Amino acid sequence: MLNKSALVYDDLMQKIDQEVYELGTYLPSENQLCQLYGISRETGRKALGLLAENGYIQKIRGKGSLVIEHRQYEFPVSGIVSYKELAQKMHVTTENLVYSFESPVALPVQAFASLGGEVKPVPVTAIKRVRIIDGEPDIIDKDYILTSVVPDIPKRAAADSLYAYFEGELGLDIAYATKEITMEPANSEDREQLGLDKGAYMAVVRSVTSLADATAFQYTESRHRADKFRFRDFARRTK
Amino acid sequence: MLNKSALVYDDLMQKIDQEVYELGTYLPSENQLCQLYGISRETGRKALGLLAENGYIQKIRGKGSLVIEHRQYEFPVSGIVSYKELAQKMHVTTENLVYSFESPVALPVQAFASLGGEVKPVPVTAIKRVRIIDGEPDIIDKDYILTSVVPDIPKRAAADSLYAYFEGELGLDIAYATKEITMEPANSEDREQLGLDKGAYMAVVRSVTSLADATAFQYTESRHRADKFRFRDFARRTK
DNA sequence: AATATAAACTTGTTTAGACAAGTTGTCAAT
DNA sequence: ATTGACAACTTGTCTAAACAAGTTTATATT
Repeated sequence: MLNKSALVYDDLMQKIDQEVYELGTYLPSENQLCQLYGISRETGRKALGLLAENGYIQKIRGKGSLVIEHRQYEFPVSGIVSYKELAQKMHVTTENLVYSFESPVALPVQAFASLGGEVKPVPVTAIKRVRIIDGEPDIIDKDYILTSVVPDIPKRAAADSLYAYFEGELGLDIAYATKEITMEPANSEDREQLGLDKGAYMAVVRSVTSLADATAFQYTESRHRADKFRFRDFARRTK
Repeated sequence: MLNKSALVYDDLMQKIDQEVYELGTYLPSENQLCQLYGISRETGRKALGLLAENGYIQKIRGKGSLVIEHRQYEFPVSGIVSYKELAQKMHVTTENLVYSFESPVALPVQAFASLGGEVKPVPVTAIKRVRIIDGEPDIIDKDYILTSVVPDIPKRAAADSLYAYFEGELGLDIAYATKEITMEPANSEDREQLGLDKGAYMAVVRSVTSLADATAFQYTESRHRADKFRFRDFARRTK
């Protein structure tokens, strides 16, 4: 059972997606939302604030909440969304080929190093996967998960969805991630796994994922074929 | 004069940056903030919510607001930040070379086309600039600004900062932007302006910027040398 | 007809209070 | 020494109310 503002957010978001509220029109006013959902104004405003933040609406003082053009669901970088979740929303067929699985193994992972100290080897589960999208291998994912947080990862979880295992089965509360995108020449592993020529480029997304108690527990290096990579973002100007 | 919650946000943010509140420690509790700033709890919570959203803190129920590692200021993609603003925060020397300026000119810009209709030529100001960072030309920016919104752009504004001109002098209220990052081979214009070899790759950021009344008025194509490009992002998991 | 005014809407900000729920330390009973 | 209950903290959610400020419409005045 979610809270009221989240329920209102979901409902409005769905109705925008289904064009019950069409692009270029206004949502019901805040007072109308109070009556429609039986909530207080601040609760409705919390839902509207989330919609604005995520690019569904633009609030205009004195007028209302205007439905604006919204980015379609895009590929695997925007926000924290698991592969499986994305594939479902995008209606593409994806396969997941685990070609390396080591557990436990001690590796010096920069992301898990304490501040200022040197990078010591820590026990992790190391997983390497190739993502096959519509029959074509496009992405290599290398995951390093702290053994101290997740002692054991069944191989079926790696082949299916790590996030579903962490959240659904272990009850971990995944809160946030920092990501960095760079462009780098393909290495021999890239070329081998994805069948690329020499001189090919890769979009590399490195990310550190943390739980609600702020412990960083997962480091991921996601290497995308440059010609297939696309990242979309919605940003608001802060003053 | 900003509102109270924004003032509290700014103050806390600065104190985190200056390590008055250190990484790994907790901010004053919400009730303490009420007393410290003479505000109500909800006002303080609004400031804390913004800090959490922007990756400064992690709120932990029952414990407090933990200061977490925050991305340093990064390259010109995250959020809507003007070049000049970024250069100042990053302490790098930047130059701005305007090598093409056409106004007004009728161009068919996809971003300004009405929904579903064909792409008709519209009057815009077209500006092409090379960004020179620490003495090296790294980025080409191509801007197309709707003449119907901004009738006239002085050349000094293009050489200095378009944002400063739009916001400071014209009083435009810039609200949000959608961005798309792709990787593409360098074209002849890229190679010529930036002095690149054949086979070089570019990170291309295409963005559409809109005002507070939701009118899209600026389309920008920003082409970065691949080896200099870096994009950092902070994302929260939504449930 | 044109203009100014006022009323009725809209969103933006802030307050004070209540209750729920997670965390921590104290203190008493075992 | 261990356990259990409780109190005192923390954040999370929600409400009702007030006032400010921008937009629109209707009305009265000129």
